[in-house]
Amino acid sequence: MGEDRGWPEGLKKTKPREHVLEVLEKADKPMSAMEICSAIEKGGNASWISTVYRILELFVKKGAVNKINMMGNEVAVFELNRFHHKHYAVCISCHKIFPMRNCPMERFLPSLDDDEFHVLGHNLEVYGYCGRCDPENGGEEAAKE
Amino acid sequence: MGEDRGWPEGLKKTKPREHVLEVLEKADKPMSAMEICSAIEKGGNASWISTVYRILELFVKKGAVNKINMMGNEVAVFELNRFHHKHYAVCISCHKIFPMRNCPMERFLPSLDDDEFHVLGHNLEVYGYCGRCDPENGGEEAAKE
DNA sequence: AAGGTAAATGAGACTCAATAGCATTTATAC
DNA sequence: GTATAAATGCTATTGAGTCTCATTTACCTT
Repeated sequence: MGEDRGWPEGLKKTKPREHVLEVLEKADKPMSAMEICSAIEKGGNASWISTVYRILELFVKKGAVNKINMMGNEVAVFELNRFHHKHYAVCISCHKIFPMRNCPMERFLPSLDDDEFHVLGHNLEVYGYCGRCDPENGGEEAAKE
Repeated sequence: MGEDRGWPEGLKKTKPREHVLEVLEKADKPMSAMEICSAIEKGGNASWISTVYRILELFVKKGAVNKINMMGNEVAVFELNRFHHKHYAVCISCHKIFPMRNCPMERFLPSLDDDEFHVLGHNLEVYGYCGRCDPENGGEEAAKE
């Protein structure tokens, strides 16, 4: 039936799943389940939070979506897996998320007490002040903190 | 009054705070608020979860304790800040936590779209299979997954 | 050492992200 | 088209973490 390029292998194609994927494809930043739900509704379609969670869980399991838990941000966010290895920096004042262009793990071998440990991957998050919030930068947003 | 070596600067010394600190000092791994609460009760003292949370929050703010949010582990864990920069590897099968001896960020400069971003710190977590759980190692624990 | 006071705690209610349950609907195989 | 296993709609529940407020406590002052 063509056109299902990008559809995760071996998954039934249902309306809610298509909606979630569509929203994530258009997203320019990781989104929470609630945000995804709202975006679908804003697009004129019904959406239920529990269904969104179920779909996201499935997509994550299939590797089509990445789940990200930024510290200080109590809710999990999700992004399409575009298969670029990627990390984010988060502003501790405004909580905005900035993608990083490089990764420190490229040429690094962790040293563990358990030397049998089989490393499969890593998560990294950098935190600090973004340009607008940096107090040393006169960032007015920083006053909130 | 001597003896308050290691007590966080400028904090009233109360029973509950002493208990929390004591538990964290003895801990050989990061602990959840609930685990800390149980440990105090096991020591024969009363302990309330809301108080433990309040104390931990305060200690974190004062820099005496680190809060760690490992992915896949839904609860936050806390450890005494021993002022060694440290990261952990977590087993995706048994969820045990292994301290890492080195850090990839030592000689690394993140490259961000916002080049005004002021980096203050980072969190890193490595995941994989520990020696006991590694399927390629005949790890029987891996069957659970 | 006693008293005053601001801060901390005890105890429980509450919030809200995330999950579980179950009746109904829907996608795909036949 | 029909069967049927899976997905969804929708509600209720869970559980980590927070909030509230009356009571208690640490510690400063005298």
